[in-house]
Order: sequence, then structure tokens, then C-alpha cells
Amino acid sequence: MQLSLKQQISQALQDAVDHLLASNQIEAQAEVVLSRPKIREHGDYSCNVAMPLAALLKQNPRQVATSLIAQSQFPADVAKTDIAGPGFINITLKAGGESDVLKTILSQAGQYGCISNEAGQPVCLEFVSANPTGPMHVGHGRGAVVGDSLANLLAARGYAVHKEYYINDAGAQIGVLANSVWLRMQELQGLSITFPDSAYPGQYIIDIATSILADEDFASFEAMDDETRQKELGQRAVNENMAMIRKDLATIGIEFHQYFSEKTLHESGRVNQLIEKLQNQGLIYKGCLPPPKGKEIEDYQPTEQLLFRTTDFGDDVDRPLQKQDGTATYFAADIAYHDDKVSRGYPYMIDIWGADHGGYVTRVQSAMKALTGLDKQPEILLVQMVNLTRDGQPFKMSKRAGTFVTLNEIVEEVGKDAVRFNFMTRRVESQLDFDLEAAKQKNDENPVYYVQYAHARVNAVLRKAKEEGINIAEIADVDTSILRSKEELKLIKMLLSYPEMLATAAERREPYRIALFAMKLAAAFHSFYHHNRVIGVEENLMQARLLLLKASAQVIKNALALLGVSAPEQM
RNA sequence: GCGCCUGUAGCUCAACCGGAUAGAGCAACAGCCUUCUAAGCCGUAGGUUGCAGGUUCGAUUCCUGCCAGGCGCGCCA
Repeated sequence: MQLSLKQQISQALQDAVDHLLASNQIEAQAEVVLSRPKIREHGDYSCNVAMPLAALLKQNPRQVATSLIAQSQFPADVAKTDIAGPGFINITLKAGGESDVLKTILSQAGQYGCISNEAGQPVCLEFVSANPTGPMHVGHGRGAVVGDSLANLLAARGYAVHKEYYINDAGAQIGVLANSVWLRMQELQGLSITFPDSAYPGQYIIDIATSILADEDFASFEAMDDETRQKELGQRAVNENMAMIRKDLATIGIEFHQYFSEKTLHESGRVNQLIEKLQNQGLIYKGCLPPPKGKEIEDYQPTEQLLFRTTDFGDDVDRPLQKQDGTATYFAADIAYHDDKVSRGYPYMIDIWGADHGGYVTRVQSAMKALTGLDKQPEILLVQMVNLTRDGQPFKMSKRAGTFVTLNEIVEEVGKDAVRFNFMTRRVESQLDFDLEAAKQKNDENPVYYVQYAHARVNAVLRKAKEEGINIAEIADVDTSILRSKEELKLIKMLLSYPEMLATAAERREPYRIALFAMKLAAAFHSFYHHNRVIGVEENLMQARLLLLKASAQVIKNALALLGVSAPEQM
């Protein structure tokens, strides 16, 4: 396998480090890590290894750096090496080669920055998984957008990504849903009802009731016993809600490979099998849990339950697998679900959850560690809350009053691109402030337009070139090395760093880096555009700049595609 | 009370998983449209990185303790 230039340089230094340590009979290791200096004068790559090494050798770091450089066999592309500051080794590459990237970008087009790995590792990415008891709200939207972009990102880096939605279509909440619908059906029939606080408010329940009554006879439901009716209506309502959720997801460009029903885990006996399996492994016992702290429970009754020994694997307390009535807890089904993923052969599992499920992370990971021995599997990304505002004023959202804002309302108001991009501009660990008025504005407050505008501007120049009958040269015939202005070099450097950024973003599961990169790239482009004319300059320079424009547009388009945001040619 | 997340310029956020002079955008002030889209460019100003210790040659980053905000804490999901 061929080493990249960075790897060659790193290797050369590492050899020198190892040699120096060996000749001083020191067993400790020192790893060479190359970083990109912020300041241009510090070269193309910088290495700090002389500092820790100096501590081991008890020598002056600058002196250590000197001997490292003397020992290293650098590849020919290294122009010079410097020792700077306390003992940094700064490496400067021969100039001129960078602009070759423009041709690479145009030949690889949509594939630039991606790696195709035929043995692509399968990864199961579970996200959204909003309960099928109502429409998705803004918080779900953030998780959805992050998850979908992460899926695109991992796919671009060669993983075989499987996008999965876990439908929580079992348990008490579905009963509540069924009852809510039944009450509305009775109401629509003119019967007088009292709608309790515990039922789901919201127009969509009435819509579901209406739709059921349109298809079927009210009397047939009236004739059913309570249990049958609850089951029937629960299933109907879940189906309707899922159809609505899928439609809303499709509106922002998200589709899943699989929708996995929790109910099927119970019905197929999968959950009970799992409990048996755990029992055989001695991971379960019957016992009582201490009362929860910090939350007053008036009628707390210590009861004996089936408990999973998650404390042996890092959890705070053991967790119940069965409720008092003997049915399985959500936790039990969730382990069965993850166990199912393991059995389907995924070496990587990533779950994206809302921050309100944070208390759940350790227990699921502990349980899975007990089952598989693997640590930190699944990887769980917690997406923090979205604070919705309008002109800086917070929305008062109340589920009970039914005044929460749905994702779809927001998308309709500000548009898919603005929603998707804005949700991607922060790390998932940070809470996100989303202002509806700001997201609608087409100005500097709104980064999505800034990026899209850069793409549109390139196309405006290309249109103009076409109008003027300018012949665009063959890529191979263009000399890109004449691009030497400050703005051109900066833009080329940005384009060059795109694959590295993608690699970092994928490794760390941080797709927000794509959005930040897109903004920086757009800034570099706008700066270039303002300072350098394309059409009308000397022929060779014009051809080189046209190439630079096309390459810039290509990378912007690639980045936006990963974010699920369109790249318009005209604005 | 405990656990997780967050705290960086007036505001919203970066800082390449310990590096060099902590960077952008907005807001403020000052400039740039007879030339490919001004949805743009360019300059100035703005900092005790919540506080206090510690580890280190070196800390926004790691550790400890506080402070503030968010989320959560059996038989809901």
C-alpha cells in the first residue's frame, strides 16, 4: 500500500525517534503526530515530538529536534525543516504541487473526498425512533438531520450504512393512544365524553378518529370488548402516525432502510428468549430496588422484580426487566433489539438519542457489554435540545395543551435547506437555539444562503462564459500552477483539506464539521471572487481560474449533498 | 441528593481528541457596486476561556472542588 506524503513524513520522523530512544536505551515510546499549523510561517506540517522526547532524554528540546532532523530521511517533496518556539519541528513542502488537486476534484467529481472500500464495514445506524403516538417535534428533527448526515458521511468514507428506525409500538403508551382515539370517535358520533389529562391532546388524534370512521362502521368498534378494541385502534393509530412521520421525514429528504417494530420482538418471543438466555448466564436475579432519589414517590412499594446485573458492567443500579404485571419492560425489549442487531452481524452500532434519554445510555451499554463483552457498543450519540424562538422570544410549548410545534410546521415555514443546514451547525452536545425569523432571512444571519450563494455565483460565471462564447480548455491542458494570489492559494488549501476533514468527521461521528467546513469554504470562495476576475483576464489565467471555480463548486456541492441540502445553480 | 451535557468577545459558535500570538459570523464603528449575482468583499475595536486549585516544558482542552443553565433519576417509552 502506498503511503500518503503525510504518512511518509510521519514515518521518517518516527524512525528517527525510535532510533534515538533505542540508542539511549530508553524503553518508553514517543509517538509522532503531525498537525497542521494555524500560522502559515509555521510550515505545512508541524511536529511536537521533540518536547516529550526531551523530557525522557533529559535534554534540551531544541537540541533533540536538531538531532531528529539530522537522522530523518524525508521524502523529496519536503522543501525545508525548521525548529521553532520551544522545540517544534516545522516542515514546509515544495510549493506548486497543491493546485493539482483541482484536476483531481474535477475527475473524481462527486467522489472527491470519498473512499471506496469494497470490504466496507457494515454499520447499523439507528436514529429518530420517535414514538408513533404523535407528530415529530423539533427535537426529533435535529436527531433526524444529524443521523441522516452522519449516514451520508459514513457511507462516503466507505462504510456500508444501514439506516434503521425503531418503532416503539408496544407498551402502555399505545393503550393511551388507542383510548384517546376511541374517545374522539365517540365524540364525533355525538356522544358526550370527558377527555382526561392523561389522554393525548392534539388535532391529529381527531384526524385519525375521523379517518377510521370514514373507513369503518362505528358500531363494529362499539361491539368489541375493550381489549380487542384497544388492540385494533392502537394498531390503526400507530399505522396512521407512522405514515405521517414517514411523510414528514420524506419532506426533509430522509428515508430509512428498515423500520423495526418493537411489538414484533414481544410477539415473536424474542424478548422472552433473551430473558431466558440471561437467566442461563446468571445475569438475572430476583430482588428489590431501593427507592429512587430526588423524586418523591408517595405510594412507593418495594417489590421484588426480575433484575439484570448491569452494575457488574458499569451501571449504578441493577435494572428491572419485568413490570409488576409480569410483562417485559421497555429496557428488556431494547436489549433484545440490540441483541438482534448483533446477530445480524453489525460490527458497528450507532444510536442517536435525544438528551432526555441520557440516563439510559449506561444501562444499555452495560447490558450489551454483558452480552457481547464489547465495550461502548452501541455507540450512543445524545443530541441536546432545540430551543425554538421567534424574534428571540421563546415558544411556550406544552404537550398537554397541545401547543407544541411540529417539525413539519417548521419545515413548511422556513424550508428544508434552512432547517437541515441550521441543525448541523453545532456539535450535538450543545443545545441549539433555532430562531424561525432568522432562519427565514436571506442574509448573513443565515449560513445556508451564504454557502448556496457561493455555488450559484460559480454558475453565474460559467453561464456568462458560455454567453460570451468562451472556449473552456481541456482539463489536462490547463496550467493551474499559475494560481498564486493570496485568495487563490487559500481557496486551494481549503479544497485540499476536504478529505482530511471528512475523515476526522467520520472517525469522531461529528457531521457538524461538514457544515462548518462548507461555511469556511464559501468564505474563501467569496473572498477569491471579489478580488480576482475570471472572464477577461489573460487566457491561461482565465482557464486556470475557471478550473478553480468549477472545483470549488464541486466541493461545495459534495459537502451540501452530505448535509442533504440542495446546491442551486441560480439564486 | 446523584448521573450526563454545557459554560470561550455584547450575542451565536470554532479551536484539528495537551501545543506556538484563543479564531469566525452577527451586532458596533469605518470603507467598497460604470466590470462575471452587494444574498458579497474589506478594515478597526472587542478576551482573567464561569471561579479556585492541581498535573505538565506547555491547559480552553486532562484531574479535583465549587458556581450557573439544561436533561434525567423503579413497575413510561
